[in-house]
Amino acid sequence: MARTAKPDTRNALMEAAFGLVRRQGLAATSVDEICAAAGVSKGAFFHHFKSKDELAAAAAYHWSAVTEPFFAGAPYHQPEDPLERLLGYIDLRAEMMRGEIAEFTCFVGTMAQEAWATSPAVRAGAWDSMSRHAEALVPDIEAAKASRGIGDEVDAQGLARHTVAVVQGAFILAKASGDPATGAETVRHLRRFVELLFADPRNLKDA
Amino acid sequence: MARTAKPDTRNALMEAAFGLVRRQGLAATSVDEICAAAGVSKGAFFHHFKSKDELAAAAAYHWSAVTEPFFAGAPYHQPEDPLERLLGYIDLRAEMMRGEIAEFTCFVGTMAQEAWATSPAVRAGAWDSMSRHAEALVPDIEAAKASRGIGDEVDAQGLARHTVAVVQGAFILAKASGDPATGAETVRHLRRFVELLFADPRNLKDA
DNA sequence: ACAAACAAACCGACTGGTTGGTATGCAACC
DNA sequence: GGTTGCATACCAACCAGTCGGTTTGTTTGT
Repeated sequence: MARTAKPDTRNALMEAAFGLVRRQGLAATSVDEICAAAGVSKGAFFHHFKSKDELAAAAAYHWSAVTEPFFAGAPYHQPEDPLERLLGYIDLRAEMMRGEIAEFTCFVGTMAQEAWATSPAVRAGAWDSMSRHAEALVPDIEAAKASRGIGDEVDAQGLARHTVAVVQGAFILAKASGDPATGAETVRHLRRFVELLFADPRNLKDA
Repeated sequence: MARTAKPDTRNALMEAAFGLVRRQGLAATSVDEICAAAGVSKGAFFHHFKSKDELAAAAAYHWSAVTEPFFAGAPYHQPEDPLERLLGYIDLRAEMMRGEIAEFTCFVGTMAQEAWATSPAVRAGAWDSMSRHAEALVPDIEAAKASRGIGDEVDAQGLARHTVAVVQGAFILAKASGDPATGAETVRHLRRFVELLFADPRNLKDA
């Protein structure tokens, strides 16, 4: 038991940061606030993290560790048709956009927006989380291409990254408009794009 | 000459904020920094703005005032075919994504991400700027629908907002990946979506 | 034509509170 | 008995915002 000691406090700090940063942003969230939300002292914070920046970077990876099981266990994986699975993922993203904005928006996307230039570690952690999330879509996209006889006209990785980008853009519209529905609407446009892409005969292999 | 006195200092402060906020975010940018960048004193700042928050909100509207003429004067308006104009706009957005990230990303998008919950005035200003920008695309989309015989399957305002969302999402991917090309790639996916949307016979009026 | 009166633009030192980070101490547990 | 996990007290730097005073420009009275 070397590394599996008692990550309770450490995780509590990172997860407290999730909520606060999604609501206020990274710079506007103080270490004291994070400690209070996690119910621990400042000494504990700096025992586990060298700096606020290091907490933010570590939390980016922890964000992946929390969200990956959620998406991996979601029911959209059940259909046999890979295209239906992909569309199921997109529908899930749209459905998630309701209720409190701070509860469905992206922790790493928020941090990337603020800290991309000032904190290389945070930027790297955020990009790791986003590109990993995109990569998880690639197998279904490849399988959907194969099942529909689609050729190189459709790039699986590019489409996966576009999907992530649309979701991030949807979050910004939801925040700016103050209405989650504005975000959901843009995700439904993405669904239509994917439908069209896989239905268009010009994308077939033998074209 | 009542109101046309000398908005030099005021504009200098707002435009200094453009650069600093795009690089560091709003909360991480101090009033002193903005003053230094604008070459004016702190006294001047608080003479023109009651608070940092008020500057941010005013700058959101000023952002529209600066970007609107730029897009209004861009050459993508020249083609007679409205669909070509729309695609020309999208191509321009993709082409703009090169060089320094802080120089092509969106001031109001960055602020909306941080301040949507903490500053109603900034949120409102950012949304005004974004929705106004989207609205400017609507006439071309409507005209393109008419010229292609497209019916209610395509909602002009929804597509315009989706376009804005994709651009915002592209900025986030560019920032997170550290590579402007990642952003440009996602905008090219948007182009393809628009092409497919207007080429699909299922969207015709008489369907 | 000139100056007194007024107001808007601006300066920079100052303040009270907050910030990220440190130093020290202590209790539990291998 | 020393390392790990955490708490408290503390600090220098920095923050947004204030305030008394100066400069500059415009209006008005004569």
